Amino acid sequence: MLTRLFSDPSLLPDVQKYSGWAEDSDDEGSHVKDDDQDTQDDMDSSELRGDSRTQSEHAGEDDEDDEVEDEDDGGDTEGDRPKKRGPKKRKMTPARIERTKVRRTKANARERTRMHDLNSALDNLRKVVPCYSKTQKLSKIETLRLAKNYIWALSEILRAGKRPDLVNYVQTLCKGLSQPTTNLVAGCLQLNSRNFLTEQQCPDGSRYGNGSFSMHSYPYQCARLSSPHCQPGSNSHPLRTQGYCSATAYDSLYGGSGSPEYNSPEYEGPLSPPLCINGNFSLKHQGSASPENEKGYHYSMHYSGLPGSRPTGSHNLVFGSSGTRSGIHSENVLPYHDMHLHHERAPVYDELNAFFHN
DNA sequence: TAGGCCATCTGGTCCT
DNA sequence: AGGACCAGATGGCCTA
Repeated sequence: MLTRLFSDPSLLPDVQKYSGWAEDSDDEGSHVKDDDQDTQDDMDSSELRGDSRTQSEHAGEDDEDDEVEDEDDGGDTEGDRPKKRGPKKRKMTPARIERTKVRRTKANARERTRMHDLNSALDNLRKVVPCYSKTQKLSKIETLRLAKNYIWALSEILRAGKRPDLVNYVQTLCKGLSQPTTNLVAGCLQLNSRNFLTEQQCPDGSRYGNGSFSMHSYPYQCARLSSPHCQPGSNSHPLRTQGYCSATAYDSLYGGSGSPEYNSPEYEGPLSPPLCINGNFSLKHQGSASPENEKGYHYSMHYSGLPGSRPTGSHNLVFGSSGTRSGIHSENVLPYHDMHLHHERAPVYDELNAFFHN
């Protein structure tokens, strides 16, 4: 048995980790659900009927695999000892043990795959929420919280239809996040968390912040600019011309000064679109040297009024590359893409578009 | 070292 | 019957 399991490389780590598993399973494998279920059904029905047949009689009706453990038969003959209730263990024949292990092994593999899929979906989510960092990954729970906050923040921007206040924006993003994540978000925005933490912790839970923040004093900076491709003055870079380096667009829009604080060594590589509230959503991708990937990750709402972000021939709210998602995992792209298509003609987008052209 | 986070195993439940 | 989903348990790794 173990020989068989060890021969499977994909199972090796688990087998090594749970070296005592085989023995345990042999002893307790009879608790496996479907094996017990049959016996449970038998016993439940007989007990409800007040069936006085002995367990050996039950066992005698079953096939070879349904034999009941001998130890369970002693209940009637051991004087005052209460009769054992509940499902009876079936004798674990070698064939049954083997089937149980195979079934469990397959279930474990499926579960691993399922969790890996879930994790990769979470990874994709990390790339589209604020403060994506390869070196400092958000935990799962923080990723979900931040994603929720981000959706809320964007909804508020759409609802208000006016220029978002950065402090409120960051506070909304950080609501309910841990201190380290809050610091991370603030760091991504080059904003000292002390500037808003006290307001964020206001117990009334309503809107935080006093709106005193000025984009001029704290120029919004997309941490993506830490990428050498996005350094100030690198407007010639194709990513910039296609609207990837959207912090500059934001600066232009909101009067950011484009200070030299662009360098943010702690966040390597391009960061996530949320920092780019000008609407340029460009999925972060690692090692995507291929042009196909560059095209594929370029779903953006291009606001042509933004200097340096106007893609050639683009028009308002046109989704990049005709919404192509080539080279992208369909897992996340589809809903993302569909969402954009779904809203493509929505009035709110016209409104937002007009807003960004003011 | 405690606590947080994570991967994995496991058994139960529900659904097809 | 088998797969998907879920939650609990467990142990490893990392960091303050």
